[in-house]
Amino acid sequence: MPHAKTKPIVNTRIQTRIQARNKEVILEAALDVFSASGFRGATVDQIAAKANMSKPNLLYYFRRKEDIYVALLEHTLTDWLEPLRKLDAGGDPLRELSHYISVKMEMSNANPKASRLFANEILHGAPMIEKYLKGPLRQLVTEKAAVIQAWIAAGQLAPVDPFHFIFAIWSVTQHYADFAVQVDAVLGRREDLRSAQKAVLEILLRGLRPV
Amino acid sequence: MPHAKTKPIVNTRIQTRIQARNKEVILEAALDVFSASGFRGATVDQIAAKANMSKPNLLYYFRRKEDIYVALLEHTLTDWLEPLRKLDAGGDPLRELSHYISVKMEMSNANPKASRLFANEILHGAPMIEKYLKGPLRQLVTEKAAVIQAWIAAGQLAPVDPFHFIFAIWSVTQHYADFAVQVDAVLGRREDLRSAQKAVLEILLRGLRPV
DNA sequence: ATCCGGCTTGACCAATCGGTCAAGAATAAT
DNA sequence: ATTATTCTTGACCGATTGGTCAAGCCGGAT
Repeated sequence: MPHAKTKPIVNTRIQTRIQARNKEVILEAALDVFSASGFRGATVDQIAAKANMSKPNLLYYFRRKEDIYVALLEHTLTDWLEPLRKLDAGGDPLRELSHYISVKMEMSNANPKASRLFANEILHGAPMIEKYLKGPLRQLVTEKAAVIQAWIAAGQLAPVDPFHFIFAIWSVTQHYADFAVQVDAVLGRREDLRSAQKAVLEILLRGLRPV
Repeated sequence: MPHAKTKPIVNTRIQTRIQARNKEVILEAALDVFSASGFRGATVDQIAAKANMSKPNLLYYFRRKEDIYVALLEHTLTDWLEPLRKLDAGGDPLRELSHYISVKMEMSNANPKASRLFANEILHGAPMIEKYLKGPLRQLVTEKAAVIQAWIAAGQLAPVDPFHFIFAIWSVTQHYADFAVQVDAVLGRREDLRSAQKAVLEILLRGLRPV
């Protein structure tokens, strides 16, 4: 008996160059398809086609459709929160928040597909990443909410609920990626990053100057 | 030849009581299923089961899955914008906006499924309601943006881009329905309407008082 | 050059899905 | 009561889907 199964990819060896490259190609194609159609709406064939690959070949790298989806979410999630991590308690409050909001706007604008992928997952109850939300995400937000609260206590910022303020930042910034179709339809043109960024900064920050 | 087809529901007669009732039941069940799984994720069998009905019977009232979905969207869309229509140019700006935001928060809270249904449709490019967005929606928003702009011109409101301000209201209020899982996960508890409402009003309106 | 592991794929399968059909059950009109 | 119309459903169908399998390919180490 030469070998029992034809799926040795689970081996403990280091990734081949081909593996690294193909996994990358697959994830890129999958982001396209998943963000456009959601998890159930996307088909493995579509992803394989977009990756210039046969379906069995794709399933050689990711055993199940779900594996691609989860890998994509995790891959995205980590660096998605990086800007929030950088919120510096020692910096100037309005400058720090302004910077965070700007960066978030730029990220949503640069990678709307990832934003939509994430939004879709949450919208459907976040079955795949519930643990992440209740763990690392909650941890980080709680920490940064404390930073904002400290700024308020020090009189450097007008009093706002820090948690809800963070939610407001997330919702408004992601809105331009997730609801782009609606924004463009209402405005009658493609929205440009600059003016949206300026407007959002004004709306969210104008009320925060301490009395 | 007794009869050619068994689908006479297209007739021009007035709706039967049974038709009215069953269509209602179907739409209610469909809202559950579509909002939870999206259009492609939902199956006709699921909807039929939740409506206590056989699949062929359901398809007797709505010929195609898509018909239920569209009916649901249209039915929801119209009264969804009612609060914005009521924004009164003659009223006190801050009171009017405050009222609008409060009502939107309450609607999202009372009917999160409809909110998610809509969000999902937009997220996937709004294939079914593109016309509506570019037509009636754009019309209404343009009109109300002019109202806000007039308030600003009269010095009753601090200068803000009215379109982006409306987007901000939509995104923040809907966030509590569409991203409820994330909100709850981060807060570590079910969010209550009252405190969210209060926080949102402060965040969105504090900066609007005229100088 | 050969050999061995990783790489690739055509053909296939069982399950699920949207939708059809024909025939019977319930209801309303006369 | 009879008839015509509406309502309901079990059985079924073709298409699509996620995933499998066995066999061949290819490249790099020796």
